Amino acid sequence: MLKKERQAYILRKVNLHNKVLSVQLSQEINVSEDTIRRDLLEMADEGKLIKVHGGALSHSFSQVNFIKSDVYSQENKVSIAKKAASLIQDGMFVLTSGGTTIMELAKALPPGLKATFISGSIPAVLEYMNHPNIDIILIGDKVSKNSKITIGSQAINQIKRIKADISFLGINAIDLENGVTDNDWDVVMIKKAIIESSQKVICLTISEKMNTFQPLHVCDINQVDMLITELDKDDPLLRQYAKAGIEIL
Amino acid sequence: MLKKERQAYILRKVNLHNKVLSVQLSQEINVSEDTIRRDLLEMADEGKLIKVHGGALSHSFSQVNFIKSDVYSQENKVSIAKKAASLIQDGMFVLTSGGTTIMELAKALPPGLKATFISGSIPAVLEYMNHPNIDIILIGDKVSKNSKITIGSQAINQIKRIKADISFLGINAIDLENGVTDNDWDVVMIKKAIIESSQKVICLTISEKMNTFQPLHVCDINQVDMLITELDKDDPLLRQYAKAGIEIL
DNA sequence: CGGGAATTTGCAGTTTTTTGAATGTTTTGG
DNA sequence: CCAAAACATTCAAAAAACTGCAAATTCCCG
Repeated sequence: MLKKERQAYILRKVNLHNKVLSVQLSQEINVSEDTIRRDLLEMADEGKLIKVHGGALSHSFSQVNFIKSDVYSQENKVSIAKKAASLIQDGMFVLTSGGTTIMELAKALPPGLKATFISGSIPAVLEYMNHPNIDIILIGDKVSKNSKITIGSQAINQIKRIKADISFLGINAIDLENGVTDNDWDVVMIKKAIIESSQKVICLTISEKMNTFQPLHVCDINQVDMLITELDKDDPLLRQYAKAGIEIL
Repeated sequence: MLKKERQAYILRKVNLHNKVLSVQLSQEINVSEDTIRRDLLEMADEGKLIKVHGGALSHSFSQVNFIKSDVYSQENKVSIAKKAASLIQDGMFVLTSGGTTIMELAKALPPGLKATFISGSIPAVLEYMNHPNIDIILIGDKVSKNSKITIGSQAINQIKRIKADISFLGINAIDLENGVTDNDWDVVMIKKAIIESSQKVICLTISEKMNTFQPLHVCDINQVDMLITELDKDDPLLRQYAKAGIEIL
């Protein structure tokens, strides 16, 4: 494996998972830990990641203090949120999952919008409450402290009783072969229910997460009606998704 | 978990919740208290938070929150919350309403407590999420922006399906003649359901609200099992309530 | 194509960092 | 004033980082 190739691999992994461990990488790529360490140091010098004892972290992971580094991913999510918000019209019933991208959407809603939002995400609901003209339906059940959404069969049943006009999913991984994938069983179940219960499924993700996959299957690519990323509509990365029949925004 | 990762986690939590406890963090992240303490000291040196005995506070807390309005009533509510928290034992199912007094209760819960809390109050649930050993069931339905709890028939049905060991109601008015009264129809419905679904009903209120009444009837005085105020157990104000068969704490 | 320079990589020994535990001291709240 | 909780201090083991060096690889230029 070439050095550049290895570094590209590391960088992708850092951006995707927000952290990498030196030991783990050295086993994965089959090089010595020293080599990994030197790679990480080099890339840290180039500003591509943040070196820490034991591995490295992505910029977005790092702190609010380093506003500069955080803005990148944040800005992307804001631009995604703006596009997504433009799809919502007065009177609509909108189902949303949780996650940081959805939070940006919640913040980006135009103040005049009169719609009904349905969600099991506690932070998202808090955000929706700030909007004067929005009605909120909260999906109840056991609260997952990890993802801060409600999970479980009750929640799924409640979602299934709804027929929403549109749903927004913040997704963790998507590729053409595996479709939308994730890594938390309970969250996957909720997302499946959301997809079933809405007429139009919109997936939101930053482009870094495209063409990656995780262990659990959420839905096939053909169940996704629209994909919103921070990229321009005719970015080459998106072309193959458009060909697969997904609308791009 | 990497050190920096851990510190980032702590910092997020401090900024979100304005305070962290060392014990709680060490249980949550599964490291020794010494490690947490060293982290907090380090971050305090960097000016990211304020170290205090037992944990740490956010900067915004020390500045903004201290100047905040009524420390008097706050103190009373804290003392009420402490009494209330002492009633909760491991393994219990606890139903709670919303309101500021309940929020204090949520903050006052001992970190080691292992119980299941059921509530439709969004701020309360947020608070419960900070406790590592507490399971949370969120009651879903329409969200009332006013009271920040879920209201409606769905919520009531969900509550009715529960048989809780104990319930805590933050109440707005109580007197001997009218019992517990309130002024929001939807909230009253929820409180009625809570009372029906729990074996023991505990009412929390600051003494100012005693011997006052509001238009809507929540429950009669004989349905209240215990009354907790900031007053001493044998305060004359409480005597007549004790005579009416209510336990006083 | 060839040989020397530059780069990359792994290794061994040493140093630093991190963490948990042990000990004694201070703070806290009743 | 007392007991429990939190703290500071010190020590030791383990993990990771650094250092220097030599072998392997790649690159470059004639």
